[in-house]
Amino acid sequence: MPCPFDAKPRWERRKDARPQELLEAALDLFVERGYAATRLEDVARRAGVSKGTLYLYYENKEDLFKAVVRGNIVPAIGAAETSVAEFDGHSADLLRHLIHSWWQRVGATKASGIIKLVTAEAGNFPELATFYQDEVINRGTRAMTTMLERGVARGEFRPIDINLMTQVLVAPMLMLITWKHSVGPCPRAELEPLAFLDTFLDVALHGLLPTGAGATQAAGAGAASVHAG
Amino acid sequence: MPCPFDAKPRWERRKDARPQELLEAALDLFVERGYAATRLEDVARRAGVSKGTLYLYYENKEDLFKAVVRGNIVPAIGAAETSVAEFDGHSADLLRHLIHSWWQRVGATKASGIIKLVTAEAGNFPELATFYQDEVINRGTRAMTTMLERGVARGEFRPIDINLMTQVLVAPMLMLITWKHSVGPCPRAELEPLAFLDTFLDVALHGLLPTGAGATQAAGAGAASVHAG
Amino acid sequence: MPCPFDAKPRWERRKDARPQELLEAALDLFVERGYAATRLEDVARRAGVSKGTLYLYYENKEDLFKAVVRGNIVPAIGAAETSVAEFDGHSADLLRHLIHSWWQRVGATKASGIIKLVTAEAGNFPELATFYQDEVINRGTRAMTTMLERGVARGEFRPIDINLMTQVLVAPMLMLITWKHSVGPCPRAELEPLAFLDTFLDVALHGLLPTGAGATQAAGAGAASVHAG
Amino acid sequence: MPCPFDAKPRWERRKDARPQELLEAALDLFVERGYAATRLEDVARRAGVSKGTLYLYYENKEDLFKAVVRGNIVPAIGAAETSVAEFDGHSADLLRHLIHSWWQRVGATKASGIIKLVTAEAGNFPELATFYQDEVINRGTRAMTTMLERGVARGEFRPIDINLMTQVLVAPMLMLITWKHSVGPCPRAELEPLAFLDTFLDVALHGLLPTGAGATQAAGAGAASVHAG
DNA sequence: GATGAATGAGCCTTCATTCAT
DNA sequence: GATGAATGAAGGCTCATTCAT
Repeated sequence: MPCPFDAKPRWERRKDARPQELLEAALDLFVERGYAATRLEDVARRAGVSKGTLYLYYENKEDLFKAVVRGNIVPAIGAAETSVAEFDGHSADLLRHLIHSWWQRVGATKASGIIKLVTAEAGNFPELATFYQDEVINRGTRAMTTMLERGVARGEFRPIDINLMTQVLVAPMLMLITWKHSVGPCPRAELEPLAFLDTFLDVALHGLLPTGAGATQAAGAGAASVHAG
Repeated sequence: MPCPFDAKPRWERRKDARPQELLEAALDLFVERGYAATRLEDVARRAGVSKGTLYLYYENKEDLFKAVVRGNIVPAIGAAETSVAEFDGHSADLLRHLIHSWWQRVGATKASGIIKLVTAEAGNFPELATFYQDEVINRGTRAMTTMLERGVARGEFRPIDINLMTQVLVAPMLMLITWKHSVGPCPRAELEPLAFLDTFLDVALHGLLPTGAGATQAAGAGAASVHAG
Repeated sequence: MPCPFDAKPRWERRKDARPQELLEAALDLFVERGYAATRLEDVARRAGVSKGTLYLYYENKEDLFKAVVRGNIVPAIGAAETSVAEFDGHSADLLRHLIHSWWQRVGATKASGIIKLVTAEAGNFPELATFYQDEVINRGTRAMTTMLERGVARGEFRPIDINLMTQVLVAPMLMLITWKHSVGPCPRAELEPLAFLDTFLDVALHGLLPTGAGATQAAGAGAASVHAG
Repeated sequence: MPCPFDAKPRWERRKDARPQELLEAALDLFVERGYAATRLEDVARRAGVSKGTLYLYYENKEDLFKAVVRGNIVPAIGAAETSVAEFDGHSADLLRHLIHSWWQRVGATKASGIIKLVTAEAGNFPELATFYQDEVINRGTRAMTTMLERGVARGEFRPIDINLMTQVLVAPMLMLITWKHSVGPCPRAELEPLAFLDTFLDVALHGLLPTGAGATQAAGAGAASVHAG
């Protein structure tokens, strides 16, 4: 319960909330329609303010766009780093966990729209691309790399080329995002994300696990066999 | 007063060459700026003609874009279909061939920019999305599916879930494109495409080939081992 | 350097007055140049605003035109309907009243130019034609028909073919409009509208009134005799 | 049979025919679509020549338009003048003859489209309006006036105001043209031209014939009674 | 701070007109 | 004479941005 002496009049608290409300409205619309097709008037209306007010908080459309990206992507990285640092079991299960929880926290949510948005529009905003590279790609890649190194070090993975394999493992995630936000909505282009990820994991573990150790054997709950069909 | 001998005609008759010149200019600009951000006047100017001339050859922006896709992407799909229909050897080699020649004809060229553009903007241009779905995605998917069916039928692949595996195999191609056109241009984000593809192929073949048949054994020339580092 | 006290704002806030100002400018220009030849920029400029402002009040050219019709023609139709519904005297006088007040409210005003415009250009703008048919022609025709039915029912008119007679009665109004806006402006083509209408009415009533009842006898004030001249 | 020595090579005769072919194509399209909506390229194509060729014969669009009017309207006036000069019977029958043959020769044919066109677009072509006034309106009006004078002089018509009555008599013709080319094509706006004209004639003759002489009695074959219902 | 009326540059598309061949 | 490729000025409409209130 907040101290009543700190209470501010309604309009003033409102003032502080404005940028966040605008950011959320912008997030929704950018994800829904893309950058060029999003009209600032619609953003303002959805945030419950007038068009002019938007310009009190953001210099222009590009500035708003950058703010949306900055505010919505970075926080999603920490959990993966924590998992890798603290995980206890077999590295194959860690890999499965990373992929699955990435899907839960990012892929299946609105945040995925931001990632697609960045890949789509980063080319027109170099500054944004740099920011994204530093704060998202590099950190995410490092978590994946660490996981692979852990697996090799513990003898749970074969001694593969770690950098390349990292990117191989990132591929299906980017793929799912792209699919979901571009061709997915079209008829006849259905893709079951979890089945797709499990199929991929099964394939990948065939390549990662030492010869003789079947992919399915090493897996805990939730591993789908490619033999099913 | 300009020398009269230097006088140039207001324009030059080049009917036969025009469409190709316009197509190339359009490809450049679409890749560089995206669909919505490309102005037809700029396309015309880059092709050395006036705005009106463009409309002598293409009905409208959409028509021009379709022509770009037909000229730069569709032929590669046709080649893949032919390969699948006529290939003679082991299905693993057919898979490698499809992936590698796709990279040569599309991924490594400017045409890849069109694919990225479609994934980025298709949502805002439904008619383009439908066109692309029909002419590129469906045909490409079908070729990949046929290749897998061939492998299973000939006993060269395990009896996997073909639809899911098709999408798994498409993933790295989409991934490379996305990488190349969004984060790729940034420093420290280098990705060696061929090595990436070979790594992926090796992993995938581990999952596809019947147990006991090592991925590397079945491959012809060009197969990279995941052990290489 | 201009006197700072003379400085005018880039624009003036006149939200309430704008629609009417735009409507008047549009009426002038539509009448003067026709529908297709009227440029919205000119309408805006004549109303003292910029092109974009026009679109704050009217969705597009067609919408603007409809508003002009609604503001200048439709009310006259409504008045005729009211007259027919509430009129008390002899039906011949109702007919005279309809014709005369139509002339006062439409024929003699700028609004007549809109009617001419519709007859001239409706063929090229089907949506406008439909709108006009519904809002003006059908309602106007119905009012005239009702008036005739009233006359016949009360024994004031002979039992004529009502649909044909309705069109006969519409003819001179259309005629006057056509005359006024095409050949009328030319020298030596003068036509005194009221005299023309009275002549027509006299002729028409000869055909409408029961035999034995002279046209002039049945008329109240304002009836002109064809014998005069 | 033409003298064989006069025979010209095909292309040269073709050359002479070109203007007429273009005129006919232009007539069709102007009537069908109106002035502004008719594209010169379509006119040229319908005449079987190229766009450039059209400009060899007509300076520009307006020039072509004038030529169409000159070639298609003026000839239709002479017949009426001749009828008035040579008619032998009752003036009421002459009136009926003028109206009916006007309908046959003009109203029911493509030429009516030209009249509508002129009334619709004359305002934008003052020079054309003058020409039309002199060659069509004045001559047509004079014929009608002469007919009325004849009727009055012979005691077949009452001593009406001839100028006004002339215009009353022109009204239904203009009305039919306007109807046919603007609202007529719309559903629910059917108008039977001949019935309309006969209804009008019956009404008019009620006003024209001396008291005591019923309209139908004086009429020859083809007079419709307004009593029919 | 907040508003929203007003602006005007910009884009796609059309078509009368020109002119090298 | 004939052609038709090429031009470029419009015109309808949109929307990011400004600014008087």
